[in-house]
Amino acid sequence: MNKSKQPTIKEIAKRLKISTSTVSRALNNHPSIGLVTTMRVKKLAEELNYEPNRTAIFFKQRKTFTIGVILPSLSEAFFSAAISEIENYANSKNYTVILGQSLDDPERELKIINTMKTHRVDGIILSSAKNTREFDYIDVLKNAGIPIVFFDCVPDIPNINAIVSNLKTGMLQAIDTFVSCGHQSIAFINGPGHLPASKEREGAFIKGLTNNNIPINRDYIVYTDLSEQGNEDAIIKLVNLIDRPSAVVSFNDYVTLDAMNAVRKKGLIVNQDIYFISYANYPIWKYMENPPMASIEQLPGEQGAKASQMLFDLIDINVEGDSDDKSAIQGQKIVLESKLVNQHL
Amino acid sequence: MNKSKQPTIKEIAKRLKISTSTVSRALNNHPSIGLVTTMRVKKLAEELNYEPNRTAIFFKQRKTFTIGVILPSLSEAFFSAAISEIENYANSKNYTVILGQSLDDPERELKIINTMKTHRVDGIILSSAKNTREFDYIDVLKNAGIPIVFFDCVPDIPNINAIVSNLKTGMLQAIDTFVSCGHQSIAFINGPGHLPASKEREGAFIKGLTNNNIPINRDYIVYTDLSEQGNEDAIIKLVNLIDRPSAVVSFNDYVTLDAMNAVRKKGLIVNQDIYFISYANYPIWKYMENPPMASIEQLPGEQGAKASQMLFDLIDINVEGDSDDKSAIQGQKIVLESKLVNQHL
DNA sequence: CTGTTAGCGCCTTCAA
DNA sequence: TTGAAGGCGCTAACAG
Repeated sequence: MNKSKQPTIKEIAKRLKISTSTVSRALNNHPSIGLVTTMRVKKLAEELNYEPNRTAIFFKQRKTFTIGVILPSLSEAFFSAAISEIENYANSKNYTVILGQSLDDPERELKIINTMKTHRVDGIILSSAKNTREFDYIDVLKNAGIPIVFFDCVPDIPNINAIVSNLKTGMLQAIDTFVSCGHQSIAFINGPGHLPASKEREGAFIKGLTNNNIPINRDYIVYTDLSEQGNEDAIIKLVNLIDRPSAVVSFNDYVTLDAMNAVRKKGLIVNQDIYFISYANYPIWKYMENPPMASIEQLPGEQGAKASQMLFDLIDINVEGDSDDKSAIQGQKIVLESKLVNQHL
Repeated sequence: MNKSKQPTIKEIAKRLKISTSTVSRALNNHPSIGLVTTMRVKKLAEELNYEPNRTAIFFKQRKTFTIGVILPSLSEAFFSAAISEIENYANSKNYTVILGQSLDDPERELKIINTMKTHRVDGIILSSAKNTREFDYIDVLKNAGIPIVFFDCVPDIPNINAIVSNLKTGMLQAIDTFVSCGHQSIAFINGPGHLPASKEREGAFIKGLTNNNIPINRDYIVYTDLSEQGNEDAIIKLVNLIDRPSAVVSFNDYVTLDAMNAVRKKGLIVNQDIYFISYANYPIWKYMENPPMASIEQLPGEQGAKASQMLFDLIDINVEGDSDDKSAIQGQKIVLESKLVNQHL
């Protein structure tokens, strides 16, 4: 009933009239301890319901067996899928995950990073807020010896560890799909221009059109800040063009959702007057009466798993090689392919 | 560059030729320390980039300033909303949140609880897996001095701390709404019979019909195990009845999604041949061309906030009153109202 | 106002 | 194969 009666190694030692070091060693299966003593210790530990005090171990080992994961938002399906895999991986290594939502606010993001730093996490996985521009924390963390792995939204900075998805393949497939369905006026709602992910998408978009001998029409490329209003404004701009496009690739499925709503309000019919393809392959599509023609799967689960794997490699190196051979793995980037998934239209 | 050079309180003491306790006190703004020394200490700490070693503090204080949150799934909008608020609340108290997804698997749930226990979290907020039947861990945690607050899915056990939502009000409103739109054959897709939440809903359903002088038709109450298949089977059973109901209340929005898909496959038209109302007020409805007529808002954010508040009250009591006055607050239940939200049909 | 001392629970040399 | 002793970084009596 009383919480203070948690048995310790000392208690066991006293009862068994042996030293604490012997108990410690027995509990950790140290080879130099006699089988009998080991058994006796373990038996009593069992009876007493002994559990090692992790906080003491953390302290002693200078490790917390905890990793931090910072994401813009848990409610986006992409991120909840990613974190599930991260959690799985971490648990399999007997690590715990602590969580932070930046809500795409750079200040909040920084605050979370600092909290995690003071909590001495052993490593961090981060999908940056969309409009973070300052990345000084990277050096701070490096100095603190905390490895960090980026994924999804990765800053354009040399020598960082990251998992990124190849946005190009998906875009090219999207355009080919549109073209093969007879579309020639294809537009693109891109995200904020400063994001590497936006640049990559835009390059691929242009490439895709060129591949299909479609001239580039600058009016067909619009931008959104990813807010609901921004998304609506973007699609409205396209819809109001004299030569309204018949097909739209958009930055991601959330943009598409808002765009579809706006389009309907204008009296147009989705999948008849105008067609969509976007990134993320949002699971809700299967419940929509008029989903996009296709969606580009970005494999959040795999990204999460790979990111975890990379992070644990870095953590292990940190522990073993106390030297600088950690630089060996520093600045690694893994690229995952994206691929188009057709919806059942 | 080297991680081992983290300055400690000792280092500061040595440089300033004062004792470590003075440094410690100065850093913690202890009133009995001279202003000058305090300033000198703080200045040097700043210069040295000193940061307290939390693991040492955790160890010393026998607290981790960490709470555990266990949820069936992060991808459900209800839970991601709840956890956002929990996180906010915890952060405002300088606590960190560690996270676990049970995926509605009782074994996994138990494993997470144990991990959190060995990690010595200061408290736990738990929305139980739908089919957990063993609650022995409640006593285990109590013995370990770890308070626990349930929310959303709360076991039917006396003397537990919980936040629950009043499912009755919402159900009565739902039925009144249906009736006032002319519906007389109203059916109900309930969740697993063993859940308290199912019993409460069913009681209210019957009450609602009675209030409106509608006779109870047992065929109009069906059950699902909440799997996609179960959801489909349930609605199909209703749709195949000779006197097919024109209105359906369902356990939650996810059930409704599957039901709508199944109904459409049968050639029926939602919001014309058959109408829906369900629990949860899933944010995606605003993007659907045919959302349910209404949805019962369960205020996940508020539930999360209240749960956090209750948990921190328990934690504080644990710390201050080392005696049993914790029983004073033991077994508290807070009920939040649910209310119907009409969709823009 | 400040220093001394002791100890949280565990692990790990070093010595026997 | 075992014990004794020391220390991780910090806080908190108890003394001055």
